[in-house]
Amino acid sequence: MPELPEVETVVRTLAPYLIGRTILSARFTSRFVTPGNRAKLARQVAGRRIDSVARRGKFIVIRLDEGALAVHLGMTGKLLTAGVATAHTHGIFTLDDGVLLYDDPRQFGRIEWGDARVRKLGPEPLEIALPEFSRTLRGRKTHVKALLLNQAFVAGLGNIYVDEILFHSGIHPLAHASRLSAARAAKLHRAMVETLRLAIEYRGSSISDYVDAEGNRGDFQALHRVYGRGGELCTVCGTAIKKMVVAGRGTHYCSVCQKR
DNA sequence: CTTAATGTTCCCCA
DNA sequence: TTGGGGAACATTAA
Repeated sequence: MPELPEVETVVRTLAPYLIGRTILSARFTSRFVTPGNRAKLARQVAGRRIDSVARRGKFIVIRLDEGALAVHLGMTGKLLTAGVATAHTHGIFTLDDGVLLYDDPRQFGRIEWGDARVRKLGPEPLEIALPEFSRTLRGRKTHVKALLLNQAFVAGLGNIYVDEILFHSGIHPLAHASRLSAARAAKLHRAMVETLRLAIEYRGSSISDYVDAEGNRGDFQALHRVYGRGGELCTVCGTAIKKMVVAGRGTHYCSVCQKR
């Protein structure tokens, strides 16, 4: 569910609701979402005031008056400001005014104390400048799809947006990162920035279950050119969109518009 | 019944 | 040391 545009939308809907609130108590019920001592984590957050809510890569960083929480939504995680707990609710925060629920059927998401993992992320794709971006591309031996998915290279891209960005760049997912020309690297950088900005404007992609913190779906899926369109026709050249497995992920591309 | 799904990590091998 | 492939994690929907 959640790549950079979706997490950004969650943060924007969450921040006004959470900032200034105090967490009265919390309860965690999943040994996957909250590995380690869940009762201890609940004690750590109890009584803390929420100072800020921000996105870093695909993480939501909730800074408290003492310490911080890092939330990763995995594939099916949701942070909701309203609703009732279900069998898939694995985190319940009772606030001085309201409640915050963490729902996650597949439990690939994580709620962690501190920002240790956040500090290991690469630069933000909307902030990295072209020279640095090109330099990093040149130093890598892998194909572009795997590199763009690598959170230590740029933080926040996932399977949907990598496929869409590569389509808009005219670059084949298996193209070697180190062999891209300066012009193609610049095109990739521009497509990354433009695609992410537009997707944020459309409040993310709701493919199956993504919703923001208020339960609203995004609209960017209507603008997808390749992701989820295997077998359908390319909107530019009319060729059937192909689907293959790259870097262990379903990868959608146009074999005519995207060159290796 | 089988397959794939918006993610990450770990293990094995080259 | 780097990087690719595959499996694992848990659940649902097609």
